[in-house]
Amino acid sequence: MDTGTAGGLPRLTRKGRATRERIVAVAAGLMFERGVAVTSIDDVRSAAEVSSSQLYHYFDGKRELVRAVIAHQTEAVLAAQQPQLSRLDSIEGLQTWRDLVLGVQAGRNGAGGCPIGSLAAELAEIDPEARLDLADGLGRWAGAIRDGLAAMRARGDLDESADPDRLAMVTLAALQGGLLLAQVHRDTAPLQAALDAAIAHIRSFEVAVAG
Amino acid sequence: MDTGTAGGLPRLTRKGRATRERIVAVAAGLMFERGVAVTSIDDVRSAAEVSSSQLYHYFDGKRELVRAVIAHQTEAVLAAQQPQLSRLDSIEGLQTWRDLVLGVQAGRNGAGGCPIGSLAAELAEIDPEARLDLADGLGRWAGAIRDGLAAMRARGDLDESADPDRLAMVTLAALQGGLLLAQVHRDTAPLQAALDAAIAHIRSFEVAVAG
DNA sequence: CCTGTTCTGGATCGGCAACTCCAGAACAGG
DNA sequence: CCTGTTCTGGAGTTGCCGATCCAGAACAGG
Repeated sequence: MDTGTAGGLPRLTRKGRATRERIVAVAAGLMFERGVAVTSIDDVRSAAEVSSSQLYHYFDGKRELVRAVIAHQTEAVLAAQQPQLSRLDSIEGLQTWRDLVLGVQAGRNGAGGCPIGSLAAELAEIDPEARLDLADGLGRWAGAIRDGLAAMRARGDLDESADPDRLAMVTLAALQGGLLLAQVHRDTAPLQAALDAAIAHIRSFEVAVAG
Repeated sequence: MDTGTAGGLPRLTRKGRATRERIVAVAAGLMFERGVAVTSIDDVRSAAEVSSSQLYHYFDGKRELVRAVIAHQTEAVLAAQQPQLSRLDSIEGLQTWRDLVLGVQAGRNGAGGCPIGSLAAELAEIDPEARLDLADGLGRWAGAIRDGLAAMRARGDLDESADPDRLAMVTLAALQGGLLLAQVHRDTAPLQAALDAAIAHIRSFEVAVAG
């Protein structure tokens, strides 16, 4: 794992890494709850219990910090779903994943949206580099879904005409759109409907089981 | 149409209404391009070519202005899609609507997202009243879609088991999620995939035509 | 016209946000 | 231990942002 700054790594001490991690984690939390723009450096500073100079010791400025948060959230989301994502190669696996996502969101009463999607909506138009990072993160997410679907197809569970890349995009879009509607309505029903529809759509490519 | 402030309307002159409209329209444009938080009152002020006092003459503050922008964008989106939305009661109608949405987004090279959805993502967690306005706006949008689907079902084109409310939510979620992915990837392919999947899902409830 | 209201220009204020700076403490590696 | 680097505390600077204020122009309705 890298220290953060590409290439010219400034050699972090064990303690240094811990502090840096703490700052990023705290910043990620605040920015998820309230948004990037509304979260000031000073909010992060006091919540992480670090001094102003520490923040600027580890990050060139707010933009750098935000990019670190993007990386952090990407890893967090993928890590949290890894068990379920790696077993996405069956309809049951999809259902389990659906239940997981839905459960997390229900626990928040629908609030909060997607840790990556929210950042994407806020940053895509105003920070080109952040947009690329987010595109990459969402791409990895879609990739994980696609792998499962590709396995299903290779095994013969899905028809040849099923395009794993496309279906993964559709599923991720359903998730993101469902989360947004759930967030606005403070109700997980839209998310549930969207995910179930996505799975139903995948099932429409199922090959009739012989036996 | 109301002047904006609920109830105690402060009697706007013809010119006053024009100025107010101009401010809202300009603010809506800027906030769509860059986001609410990044758009300062002064940005709006200079872009709309009004003085600071005018802004505060028509709006109590930035929050009020934002809420006016939400109302403005809701009307704008519904008005722009009205012709197609009112003919959403057939598969062809859905296709036409899909083509419209996709065309608009392609014209922007995928950038920009949804005028309502972007606001929703940015404001849902930090402005409860704005969230309700946005829920209402998205609700009206979903309602328009549902009406078309309900008409299809009543006519017998869709199976009894098709739930228009649910399908409308699914379609709107697909649209929002597709727009977000399109925005991040600067590519309309995800939006196209999502919308086509939503329509395919609706078609799965189609009743076989006799003749 | 006259009169009260609405509309407009522009200066101004307080506060906060991002960022800088420097001196000293903690630390790693020899 | 010694030495150079990393890490930390906290005061300070600059600029912008939302909001206010007041005086005067434009206007509506009689």
